[in-house]
Amino acid sequence: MTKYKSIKRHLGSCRTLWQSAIPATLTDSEISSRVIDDRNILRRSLNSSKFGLHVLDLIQCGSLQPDRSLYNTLLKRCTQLGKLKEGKLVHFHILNSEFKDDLVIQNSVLFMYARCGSLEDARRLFDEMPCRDMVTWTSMITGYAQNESANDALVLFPEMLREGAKPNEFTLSSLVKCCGFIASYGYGKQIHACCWKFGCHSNVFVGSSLVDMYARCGYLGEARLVFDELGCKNEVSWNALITGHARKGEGEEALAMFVRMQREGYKATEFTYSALLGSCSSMGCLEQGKWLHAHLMKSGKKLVGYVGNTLLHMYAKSGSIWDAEKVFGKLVKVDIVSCNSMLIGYAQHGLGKEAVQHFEEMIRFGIVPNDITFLSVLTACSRARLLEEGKHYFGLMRKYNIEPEVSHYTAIVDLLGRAGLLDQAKSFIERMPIEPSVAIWGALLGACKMHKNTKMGAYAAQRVFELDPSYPGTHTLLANIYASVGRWEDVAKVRKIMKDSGLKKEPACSWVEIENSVHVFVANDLAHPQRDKIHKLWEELNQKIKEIGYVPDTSHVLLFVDQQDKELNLQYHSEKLALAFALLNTPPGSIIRIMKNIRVCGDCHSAIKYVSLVVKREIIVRDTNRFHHIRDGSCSCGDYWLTRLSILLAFRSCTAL
DNA sequence: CTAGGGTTAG
Repeated sequence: MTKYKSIKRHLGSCRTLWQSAIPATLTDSEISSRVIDDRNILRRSLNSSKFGLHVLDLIQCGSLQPDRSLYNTLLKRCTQLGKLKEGKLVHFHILNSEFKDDLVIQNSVLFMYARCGSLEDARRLFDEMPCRDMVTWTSMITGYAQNESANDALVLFPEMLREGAKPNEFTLSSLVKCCGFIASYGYGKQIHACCWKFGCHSNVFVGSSLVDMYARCGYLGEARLVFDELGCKNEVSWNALITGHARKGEGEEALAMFVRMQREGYKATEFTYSALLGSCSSMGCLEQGKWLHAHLMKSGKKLVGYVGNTLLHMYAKSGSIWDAEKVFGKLVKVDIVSCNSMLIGYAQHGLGKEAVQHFEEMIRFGIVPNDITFLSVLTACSRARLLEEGKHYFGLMRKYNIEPEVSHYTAIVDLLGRAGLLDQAKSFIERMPIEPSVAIWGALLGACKMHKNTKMGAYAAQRVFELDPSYPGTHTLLANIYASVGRWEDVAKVRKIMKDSGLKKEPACSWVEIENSVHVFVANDLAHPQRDKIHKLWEELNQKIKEIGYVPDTSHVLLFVDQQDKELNLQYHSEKLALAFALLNTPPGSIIRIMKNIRVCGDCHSAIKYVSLVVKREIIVRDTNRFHHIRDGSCSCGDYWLTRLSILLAFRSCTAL
């Protein structure tokens, strides 16, 4: 409550500041009282006011005959402000003036249309123009590039060359951007060659977009090469490279470049911080994120726009939801993204009440919720078993004219199912106006598992199985199931399907951040330097947790092995290795944070709960679904989760495989 | 008259 009040107050003072900062502009009457063709005054007025509508009025009523330069200024203003309607009006006037065949004016009109998002108008004009120069072509290409129509821009380029127009650095940087957008390394290299041919390769704009293009195509090495050869660099060039590394999950390289950037005298911008913080959130690097936060504050930057939101997201995604709240309170401007990030954070931490409160406050604050907002709040409600609230918000979607998508329906099935209303959940699925998805049946199955309803569970499991022909994990597991009952022909069939469709199973891994470096583990990791210590620790822990009640759950292992081997297999799941490593390398009493790229395994979850009792530590596990805050032997998730494995196990147990 | 880099769920 209070945080919103303080923001409102803050915004209030900003507004008055902003108003007083506007230079005095001419009013309509002031303009009329002056000599009408004092065009300098008009132009100044045009540039300093929000939009020179009064100037437009004067043209409309015929009391002003603009010259070429005033038309251009008007068009430029329309372009800058994205005023399509006004721009069209100006175009209309131009068509009735002596400048209708003026190439420069036509180019400005074309670009105005393109920049205002009306590519049809731009293209119509482009096609009708009797003669086109390089700027015409460039404006059209740029227009396509900025409106995400990369292919349209790229096909225009050969036509341009055929007509004998020579591209310049403006044309080429736009084209390079297009190649990056569609991540086409092939086209990218060809355009790169053109940059050399037309002597634009050393231009900063072209160079920066080349760096970005290669990075987007996944060729960081070539991006680096172009970057190093770039004689004239600026912040954007650095950011393109840093963002490239960050996007690819190469946080360490990104950070190294960040350090180098500053050593070489370039100032980090909001873009730089956003990219780095973004990579911290996906990796869950809280310590590095905090360091960047401090760095950001020291640089004197305000938490505006993207940076603020990425910082907030970093804390939420790294498991520090209360720090995220603090950042939220310090944002200069709260928008839908900040609110959604908070809601998603609450949902992932199972904080239903906080999510509901946050939702209500954002509505009061006047922020219009979108589909993500509703999905987040519904998820939060279902996880916290806030049945009535969840139903209420689902109904509220209609009022905001948001058509529920399959994900929203899934959340409701989950909500009803967790509350034990299995029949309601089932009939809800049957009454749904859209086709139920795998996730929907999965949610019902999860609920059946939770409330031990085997009959409906079998039904749901079959639906899941029918609808999920393409998921890589399904095939691997299915092959395992067939193998375990000796149906080798079926195994071969599944393997063939996998091979034909090029499906690959992503290896499961876990990681921890210790003293600014990330340590990654895969199951049965044999290569780690501390391997022996880790295994020894687990031997001890296993003994201790078994004494206080831990029973290894071997049902999750689908291999042809005897009981002892199964236990051995479980023991070295990646999250367990990461935990042992963290226990060995962190000070006593500190919170341990483990990240995992798939959902945490049921046996490991149980083992970690017992370990939290033995070692008296708080352990936070972030998997792809949510945060597990494990302390004193219990977990914030309330032991509810559903893995693909358990779906298939349910399926196997209820069919005669 | 024309150009390059960024956040949000499952």
